[in-house]
Amino acid sequence: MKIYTIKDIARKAGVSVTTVSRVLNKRPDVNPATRERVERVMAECRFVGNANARGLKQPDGDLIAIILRGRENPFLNALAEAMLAHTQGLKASFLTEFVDEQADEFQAAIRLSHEKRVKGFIFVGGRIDERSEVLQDMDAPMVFTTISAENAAFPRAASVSIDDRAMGRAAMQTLLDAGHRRIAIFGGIRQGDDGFAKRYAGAMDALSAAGVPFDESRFVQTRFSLSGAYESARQFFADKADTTAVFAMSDTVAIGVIRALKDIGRSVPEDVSVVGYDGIEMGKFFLPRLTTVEQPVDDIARQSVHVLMDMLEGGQPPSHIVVDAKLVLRESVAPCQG
Amino acid sequence: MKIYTIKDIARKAGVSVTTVSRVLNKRPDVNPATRERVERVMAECRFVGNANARGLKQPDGDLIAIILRGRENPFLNALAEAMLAHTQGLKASFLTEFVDEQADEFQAAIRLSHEKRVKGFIFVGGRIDERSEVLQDMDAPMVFTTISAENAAFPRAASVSIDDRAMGRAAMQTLLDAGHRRIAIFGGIRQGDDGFAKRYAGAMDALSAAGVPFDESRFVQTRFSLSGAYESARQFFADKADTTAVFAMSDTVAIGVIRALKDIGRSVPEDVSVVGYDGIEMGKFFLPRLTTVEQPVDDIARQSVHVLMDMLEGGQPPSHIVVDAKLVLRESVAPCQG
DNA sequence: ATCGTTACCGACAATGTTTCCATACGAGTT
DNA sequence: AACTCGTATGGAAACATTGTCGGTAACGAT
Repeated sequence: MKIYTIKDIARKAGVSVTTVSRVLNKRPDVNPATRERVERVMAECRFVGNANARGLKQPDGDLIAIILRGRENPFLNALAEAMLAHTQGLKASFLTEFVDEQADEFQAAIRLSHEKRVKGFIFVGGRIDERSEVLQDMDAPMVFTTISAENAAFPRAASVSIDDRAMGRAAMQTLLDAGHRRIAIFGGIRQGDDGFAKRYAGAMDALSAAGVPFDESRFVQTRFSLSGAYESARQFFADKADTTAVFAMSDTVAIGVIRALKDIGRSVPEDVSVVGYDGIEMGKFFLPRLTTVEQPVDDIARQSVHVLMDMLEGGQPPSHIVVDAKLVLRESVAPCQG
Repeated sequence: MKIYTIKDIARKAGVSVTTVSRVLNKRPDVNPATRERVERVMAECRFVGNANARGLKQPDGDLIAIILRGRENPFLNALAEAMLAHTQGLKASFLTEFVDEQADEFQAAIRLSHEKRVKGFIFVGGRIDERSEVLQDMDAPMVFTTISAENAAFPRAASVSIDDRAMGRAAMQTLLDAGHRRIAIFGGIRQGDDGFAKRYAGAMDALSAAGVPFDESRFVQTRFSLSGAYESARQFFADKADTTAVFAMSDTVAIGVIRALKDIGRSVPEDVSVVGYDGIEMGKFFLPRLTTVEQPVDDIARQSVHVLMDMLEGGQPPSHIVVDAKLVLRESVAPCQG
């Protein structure tokens, strides 16, 4: 199948490439008859413009990258998809880029800003590394999600997230309300991710408000995958078998933990209660259904793209935007038996 | 942050752009001292070439697109990721493109072949529409996965899949072996997807070999999502409550069905047995663990990219490649009680 | 001293598109 | 008749890079 260029179309229609470009970009200054003729030829040839050549000249619409950390994470994927849904009709174009869990997303950003002249970034599930010199002199606007940039003081950065501290407190509170006292926390401390740190702090708030001391050895740092959580849980419960509840900082981790619990003969929620975080779809289908902190995926997505578009048009970035989340009670938490 | 071009680098290093291009492409004919100097300047400026300009001139390496149907499907995602893992060191570059469930992936392919001069395609989870005229005169090589192109007779198309008929038979056989007779099949008949049709045919093979007649009303056509399967199952079991086993044509569907079963007070596998298909990771963590047909993701991926690379180099396409799959027995199937 | 070879490097064309500037032409104004 | 003006069109430069071709210098061989 022949690939036609704008030049071929021009020749076939008996006009100049300039004119073809004009009808392609729906400019007004072309004779209706000519326009119609050119359009017919384009349709016949199934003409589609070359994106590389167009990108070279960088047209009006800016290019924005959504950078996704990890390809498998269902929550982050849902977030990215929701963002794409909010980009319709905007005068920018979007691309999504995946980076490995352990890769440096800023390297990716810097590469994209050169390679494809990307003008703005949305990081989903990213970190903020304030010492990163590449980040320091990156002048493209950036939006971070699920973490907060309020203390980062980059020139053109904003962030959108739920109030992780409050929701961490709420998650822990439901376990306390159910009478649990020996509670484990499965999370991760990731450099540059204050989301996890805030969830942890919130959990501590609830604990100390209730006068329940936290046994540091019940904090488990785990990989954020089904298998990682499973292994961590097997190991943890071999040691701390008297734990009656778990606050898992992601639903994926919660599921891995529940599977492990089941494998050592404990049932959920009868023997051990579990509360998750994120609100992925699978949580509604798992057995038991997950009690979890549900992130408002659509709100986060909408705010993120709007804030970024604002910044692109020169608007002052609001350093941090908080959206409302809610804790949804399902089946994985029950009153403490022990 | 300034975006440097090859021209800036040339000026700073006191050489011509040609020379810079040469060191960029690691060509041998440049003086080591010059090379070192240019490389230093590039490092200082954090220079990264413009992908658009490079794409315009289209260098030796061809561009290949992996077209993924749906963004959420864990099996297809795993397949795509495995493919990417097998592209390392190949002299082609790859991009992955998502298309909506209900969109036409060939439209996307045709667009990519124009827009980005994509030279080859791998469709993961796609269909084959033989009447598609765009497909007919597409001369770029294509590889289809999870379906078979053996009857399609396109000039440069190949396919890689497991033996769906045999595995459909095996899945049904395990249910028959467990003593089940009133068995439902949850699947989809999709135009151009002979994978589902073959699974169905295989199931029929097993049934008729065992002398068990199939009640057509126990074939349920469902959306391939958790919620779609859930709704279909609720509806189906309200009517056909005496069904003791389900063959679900994907693990996602199996999970939706199990959730529905549980909600109407039936347990799995005690009351109803379920066998899934695909072998997604969640199947190993779900309660109960899924008995399923495990697709050899890595084999399919490897074969797909190798076959495509062969075709790109002018090799004759093997019309269809079959890779071995196995049925893994876990917890969701038990002997029939009724 | 001249030739051929090799290593290294630069000028230039080409890629497909958009944009800026120029041109042609008819209508309306002085 | 000489102008401006607006509409419709084309020519050519520009975007950043690669590949082709030719050129220069150095060097050993004749």
